[in-house]
Amino acid sequence: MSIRKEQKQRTRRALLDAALSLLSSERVYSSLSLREVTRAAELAPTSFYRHFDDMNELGLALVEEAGLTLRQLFRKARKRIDKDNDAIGVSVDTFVEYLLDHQTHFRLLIVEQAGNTPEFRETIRSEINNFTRELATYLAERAESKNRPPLDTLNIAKAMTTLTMNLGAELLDTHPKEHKDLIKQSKQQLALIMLGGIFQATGTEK
Amino acid sequence: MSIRKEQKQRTRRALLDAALSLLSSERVYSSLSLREVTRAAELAPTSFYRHFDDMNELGLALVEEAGLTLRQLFRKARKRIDKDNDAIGVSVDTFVEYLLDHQTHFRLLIVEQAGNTPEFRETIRSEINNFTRELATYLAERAESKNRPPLDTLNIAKAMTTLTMNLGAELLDTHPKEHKDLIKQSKQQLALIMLGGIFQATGTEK
DNA sequence: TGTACATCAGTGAACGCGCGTTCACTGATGTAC
DNA sequence: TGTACATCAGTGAACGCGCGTTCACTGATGTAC
Repeated sequence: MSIRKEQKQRTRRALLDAALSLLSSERVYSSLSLREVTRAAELAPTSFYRHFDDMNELGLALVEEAGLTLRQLFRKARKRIDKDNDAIGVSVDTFVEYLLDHQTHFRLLIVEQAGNTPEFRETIRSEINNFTRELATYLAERAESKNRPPLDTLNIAKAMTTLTMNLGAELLDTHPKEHKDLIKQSKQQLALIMLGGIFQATGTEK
Repeated sequence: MSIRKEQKQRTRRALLDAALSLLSSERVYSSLSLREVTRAAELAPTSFYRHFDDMNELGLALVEEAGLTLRQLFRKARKRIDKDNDAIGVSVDTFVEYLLDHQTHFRLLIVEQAGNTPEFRETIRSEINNFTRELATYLAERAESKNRPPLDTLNIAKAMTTLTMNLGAELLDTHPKEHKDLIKQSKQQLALIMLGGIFQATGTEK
């Protein structure tokens, strides 16, 4: 790639990182100003327009990145489960590990999922839906390989995703010393759902 | 009460209502400006300060109101369950009824629970925690009266609240024609948790 | 009941500020020959 | 390889705008006698 293109890409990255760096428990994406982001990236305000039409476009680019993180998380969890058999424990631990490693990405997904514009919410929701669907497929394969009756996997996966995202929101907003309890709670919640699912499927079978 | 005090209270109400009226699927509380709210209330910007120190104080007053709505909802659901026996179905239906009747209050609770300032989030979370605790107490009483083994009621109630609030977020952000399916899904999710809880408690008993 | 004074909810003018966006520019990088 | 021109990422000045907040005000309501 040409020098010029490389430089431009680096500047674009600087803008994305600047925006991420400004996100915190006090700051929501929609409260960031264009000038603030360029200031943090050490650029003139006008340079922004060489890369994005407006803050909305930059935000959606960040959501896409966060979606990528989510897909990596799923692959990692899946590999780990194949070794260890405690699916729920391993999944939640992997989730927490990713959450803490990519706090700003997750903060974006979790916070803007409820707030921001409809377009933003829809984009985030579709990333999370992907996650849910992958999880549902995985649950179905697993049940089959263990010769268990088929579950209502999509709804089970949906409930699990909701509860896990809620755990994420709590962890990002809580002192680390409380994390252990919250994680334990969530694992139990997910276990209840699995149990309920299996119980229901078994009952239906008879 | 004196004429003056009555008038002041009416103006205060007008400010609160103006803020609520500006909340929609496009507008988050933190994006409202003081001038915008006074404009909607047909007051001079400066009049705002006769009632609240800043927008944050007005917002917290609204959250308190919304909390009250939540408590009424619980009482209503409880009464209805005593007549009908489908606890989950009745509870969710009551929730949906309240949600649609008090859209802006619920929007405030659901959206600002993730966004806004830490103070805001904490206030909302404590309102929701109240709800969870009431629900847990109720579940415990119910299990006892039916001579069922004691459940992990607090965690069951927490998971149920999380899933129900998530339903609320989806309903507020979705075309009404999709509501029926979403509600059905949520009822099934709650049923799974109850089933899982009972199954777990029974297993432990042995 | 009437009068004189006090209170105070609501106001209009004014302020300084950060914002998003436009425009014409400049100078390093890229391209053609 | 050297030269002449084109491209275009980043810039500084300038704009108009809505914002939150201050201040001194006014006139209806309340209070004391």
